[in-house]
Amino acid sequence: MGEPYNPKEIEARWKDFWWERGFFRADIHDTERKFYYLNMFPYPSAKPHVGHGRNYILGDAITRYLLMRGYNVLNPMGWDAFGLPAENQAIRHGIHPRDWTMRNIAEFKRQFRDWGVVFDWDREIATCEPEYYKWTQWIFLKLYEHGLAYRAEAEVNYCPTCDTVLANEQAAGGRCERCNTPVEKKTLTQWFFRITAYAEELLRDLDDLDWPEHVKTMQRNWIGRSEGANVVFRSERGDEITVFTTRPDTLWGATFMVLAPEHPLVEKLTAPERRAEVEEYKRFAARQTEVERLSTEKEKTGVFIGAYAVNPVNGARIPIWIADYVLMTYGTGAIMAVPAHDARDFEFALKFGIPVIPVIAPPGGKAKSYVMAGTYREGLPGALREAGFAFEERDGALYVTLDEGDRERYIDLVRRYILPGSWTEVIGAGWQFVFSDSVLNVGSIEEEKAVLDKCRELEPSIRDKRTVAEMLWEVEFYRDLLFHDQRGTMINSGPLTGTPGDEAVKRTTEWLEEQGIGKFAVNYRLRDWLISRQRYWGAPIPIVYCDKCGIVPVPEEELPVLLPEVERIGLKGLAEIPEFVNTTCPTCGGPARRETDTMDTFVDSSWYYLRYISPHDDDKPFDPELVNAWLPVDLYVGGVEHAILHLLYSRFITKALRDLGYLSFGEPFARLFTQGMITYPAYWCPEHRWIPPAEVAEGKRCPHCGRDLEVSVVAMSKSKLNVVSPDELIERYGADTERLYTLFMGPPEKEIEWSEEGLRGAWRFLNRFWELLTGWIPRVKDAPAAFDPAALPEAARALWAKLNETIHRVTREFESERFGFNVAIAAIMEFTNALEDYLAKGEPDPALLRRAIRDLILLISPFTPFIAEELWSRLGEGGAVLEQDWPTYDEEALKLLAVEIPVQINGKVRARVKLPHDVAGDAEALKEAVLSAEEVRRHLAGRELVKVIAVPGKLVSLVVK
RNA sequence: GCCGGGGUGGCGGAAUUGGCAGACGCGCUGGACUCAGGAUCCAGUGGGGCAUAAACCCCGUGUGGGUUCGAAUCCCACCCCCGGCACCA
Repeated sequence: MGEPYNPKEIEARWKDFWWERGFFRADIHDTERKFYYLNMFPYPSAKPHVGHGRNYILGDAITRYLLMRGYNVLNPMGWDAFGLPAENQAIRHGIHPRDWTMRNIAEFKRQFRDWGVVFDWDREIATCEPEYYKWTQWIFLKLYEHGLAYRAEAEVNYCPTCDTVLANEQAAGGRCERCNTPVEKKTLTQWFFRITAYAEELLRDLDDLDWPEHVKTMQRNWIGRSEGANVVFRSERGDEITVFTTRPDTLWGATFMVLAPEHPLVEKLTAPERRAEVEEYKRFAARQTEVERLSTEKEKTGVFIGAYAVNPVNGARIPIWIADYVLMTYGTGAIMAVPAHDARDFEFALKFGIPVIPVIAPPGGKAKSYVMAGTYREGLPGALREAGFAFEERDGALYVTLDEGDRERYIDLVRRYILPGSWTEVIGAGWQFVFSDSVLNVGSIEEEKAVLDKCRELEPSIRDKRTVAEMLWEVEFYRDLLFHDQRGTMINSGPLTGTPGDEAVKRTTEWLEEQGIGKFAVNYRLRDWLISRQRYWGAPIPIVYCDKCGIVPVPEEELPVLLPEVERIGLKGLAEIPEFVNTTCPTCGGPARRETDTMDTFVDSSWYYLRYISPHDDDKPFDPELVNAWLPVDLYVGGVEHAILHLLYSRFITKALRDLGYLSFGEPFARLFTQGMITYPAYWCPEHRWIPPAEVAEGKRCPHCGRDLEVSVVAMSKSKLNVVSPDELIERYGADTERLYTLFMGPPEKEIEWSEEGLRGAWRFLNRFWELLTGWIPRVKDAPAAFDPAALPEAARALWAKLNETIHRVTREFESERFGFNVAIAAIMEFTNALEDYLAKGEPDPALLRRAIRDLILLISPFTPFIAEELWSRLGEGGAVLEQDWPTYDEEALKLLAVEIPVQINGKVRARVKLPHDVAGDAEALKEAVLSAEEVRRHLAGRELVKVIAVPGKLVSLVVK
């Protein structure tokens, strides 16, 4: 009865309407009802696909809702336009990166328009424009002025594929974030931002952010705060070697020291006879890629440098080693090694024959003793049994497990049975060796040696064993007790012996401070942000090197330092353009050279949200008053892949600018929502590489060679040829269908697979919706607006109640944490179904129907704005959808309806009773009504009613016997 | 290994946060229209029992236990999956 749905025609009509009518232009001076909504701006690479759409469609829906709620919404868009892909294109095809980028930007903008996704285009920015990067350079200068940008020689990550250095964050796991190539280490002089100065604040402020927990956790892990102590050891010659440890309570168990191979003292301390080997090892360590070095699978390596250190707590003389498992970049680049209580040190000590001294009692209070066959006199098993010890006897050997408290009693007993020339051990809180003539403890390096010597003397077969630990390791039974890294009571620890595990670290730290040999210390995993990039397509670092004046910042009034226009970009970027490099010194006017590195593109994107406030201001990066009024961003939406990089850098820049006096807030994004990616099958043929899904026939074979294809469902990407283009789909079904399906697919924070069938479901719904509404609108256009819900017939009252419930459910999703528009749309579908049923039953109430249609159009409008705008214009109320108030929910409406109350009998639903709202809402009346209902009485016949629980409006639960 | 998030039909997922499990959609099955349909429309669809049907009953939210009149939801133990980090002292 309605018209056929023709989205092409409808969408063409409204495509430019919303922007032209100015609904999306924020009034920047009105901050009373402001709402700053922000999508992460894209890197404009090639054409957008339906996966990109998810982000922007979600934002557009939220923005439209907020506008109808009367907010002054700022929802700007811009382009993260500097970057490697553009430059690589340029090098390969001779296109200027700007041209390539601009072409892609145009493509994105066209796509947004087709999608009906509107932004405040007056505020568009592109980071590659001089009017933008002038201020990126300005920020660099400000940081430099305040010591937050500095140049230093450091070991850095270098990606041979991208031909540039990378920040730690961009080389996580030893691989280039962009191309996955293993990074190499190089020692270079580069520019850094001192993000570590903000480590503590970056960590602490996370607590108050309304961000997803997993993102906060990732940042916490990345910052990696740990508390402990710095302890000063000395070499035998007196050189101070400071170590950082999180376990000062294990200090008495240090049996060696390890320095990072690059540690400056290595040179000085290495004994002449060890030098060749040490140099060799240093070369070996430097040669490894980060991936190799970080591999935990790898066996420990290292060399002794021929020098000894003195443990300040007990004067023990311990050897100094170098090993690549100690990193120069963390802590002090040197560690004390406590093999008894650190897994890495244990592995190292076992391999290199270094003693292990237990200094922390293992939790659990159990000890073990293995008594070898033939080492004891007859009668021991019986004596043990009689004394109540638990043990197993296998092939004449005894495996005793005892409580720590029984240690003394056990030793007294077993000692009487041990044959001269033999021994047994008690392994637990401390290791004790029980000989027939003595009991020896392994509580220090000397004691360890004494025990070992004695055992080796008594038992020739173990003369190859270098340490007690190595000897004990042979006994499978003991293995789980030789090493542990838990907290426990301190043992063998001089004055602190006996300190319980829960205060051990604190008490030891205090003691160290009293003794003046150590200090409480905090360390972070976070390292300074390396921002230099040896590339062309980025913002030039505004620095000049003068032989006379040294490092000279480019004066503010000379900004921007423009990228030179060149015919063709070479592999060496700016360094191979003499016109750029050669300049004059701003200070002395003499000849000078420009810095040829450009900044990491993450610098560009670390402040763009500030620039939207005054995007075209040529005098300052942002208006201080407005920026403080509009920020922090109220809602920031983007992919979780930026959880560390972009989001951490932005937080740092915001805090730095605040401390420099430019901002009054310290966090840029008050609330963050991360949406999941859209995935699609990608097909891989070992010979023909990626195969577009459209070419893959039944059976998943390669169309070229017939080979079986490898299928993986992954995020859409151009390189894997598994993108779904919005163009064809909009051509066929219209943008509203894509929008509706995109939001209906599932909860937006979750990753989800695109499905053509699912899309058609949205298409079917919109057809039905369109036909229903266009059929009825002409008949209700002139119906009265006002009506009395209470006076409606029952079916109409039910529809009225359902409408109000629907408004409530849709509104709730906009106001919720999760933006569950899948549920909101389901509610709209449900109501549409209910409306169809109602209309099928007979003559509708015209006023109610008009109201239902009206609200329905408004409710669906954020999701499918085209169809909504078209239907609205036909309803004849005038104005545009975005000028209407969002429908409100009437609590009273539901009360007009009879309520169906489920009745549980012994926990199972046995009946349903329909009752008027006021009866169901009153506990007493409800109880009475239910108990007198026919179907309930049937179930109660002949049984004793024990208890009645009546929950008003919900249910009644009966307990019977 | 550590941290974070999860396990609900064939699938994506709902369930007003302790109150009718499986909304809505996809898929599937049957039917209608049709030369045809991978288009559209209608009906059915958690598993099982009973079975002509209505009705009724049992089981069921990863597993085992607990709290409660009542548990997908709360507590305890365990299993599995996903994501992040991982020689950071």
